[in-house]
Parts: sequence; structure tokens; C-alpha cells
Amino acid sequence: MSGVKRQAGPNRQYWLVKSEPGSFSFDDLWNSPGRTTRWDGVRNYQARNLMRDEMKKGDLVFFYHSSTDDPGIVGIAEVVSNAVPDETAHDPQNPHFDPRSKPENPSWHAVDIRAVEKFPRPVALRELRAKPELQGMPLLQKGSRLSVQSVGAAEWNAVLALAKTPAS
DNA sequence: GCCAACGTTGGC
DNA sequence: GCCAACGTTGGC
Repeated sequence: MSGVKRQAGPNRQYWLVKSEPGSFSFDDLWNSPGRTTRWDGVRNYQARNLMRDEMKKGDLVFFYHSSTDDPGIVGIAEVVSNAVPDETAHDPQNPHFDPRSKPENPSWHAVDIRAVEKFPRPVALRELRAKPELQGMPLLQKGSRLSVQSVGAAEWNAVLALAKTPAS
């Protein structure tokens, strides 16, 4: 094992991933083998670039539920592997099949994530919108659809503080 | 390179 | 269900 696991500190980066709970919820991740799944099927270049080039083992990830009655952040996951080729792109039976991606030169990549903490309560989108210090989050920008986003350390801590405080 | 058409996302 | 905003495609 040559890789040195990234520790908490200045090197650790923070992220947010979106998922529709009707398709794959945080509880689904929690109940997965090893509480781990491959975050495959992403077919957006900006999100792909973040996963392939920026997300590193040891980074932490907010898990956001979208397209639901109560959208919001529901828990935390950890990146447990750097990006690997997304093999779902090479499977004609897979809904995310992409005939332009070739196994010898894959177009798409994915990291593995593991659930580490379910929030005491979900932090609703409307609560995030109400926090002045969070207004820079890509999630809150009008028309933002990016399914993998960077989160700043200050934003990370502000969301954590919300999660530990009873809903107002 | 332009840009209209299309399919998708996702809050409301 | 509505629809604004976005990313991608493909004709030109």
C-alpha cells in the first residue's frame, strides 16, 4: 500500500454530491456493502473532471437529496478511492452506457464513497438559502445543476453547525 | 464557430 | 405538472 491516506487538515477537501433519494438515497448508501458504493453514472464533464482530477481519498462529501419533497443535505460520506474508469459506460445493458467511451480510453470516471455519518436531522435547502455565509455555494446559484460540487471549509463547518442545531 | 433544437435537471 | 435554466448535439 503505497498511498498515504489524506488526513484531516489543510489537504482535505470538501465536496457535495446530489442524488435523487427515489433512485439512491443516503440510507441506500448506508445499507450498501461496507456502506460503500461507486459514484458511477455521472455523465457531465464538469462533474467528471472534479471526480477524476480533484477528489481524493480521505476527502469528505455532503450527501444531498434532490428532486424530492424536502431537498437538503442528509449526511456525510468519505471518498475511499481515487477515481477509476466508470465501467457502466461500457455495458450496453446499463442505462448509463456510452458507446463513445472505450475501455482502452475511458471517457468517464468515478470515485468510491462510504457513508460515515447520518445527520441528526436533514438540513433543508431552504435553511441553506437563509444563511448569508452559504450564499456562495454552487448549490444555491440559480440554475445550478452540477451534481458534484466543491464545498469550502467555512461552508462545510457552517452546514455542520446547522445539522447539530434543532430546526428553527 | 454559431446557434436552434432537444433532452434533462430540479425547485416549486 | 410546470417551466426556467442548463448541457449537448448537429446542421450549416
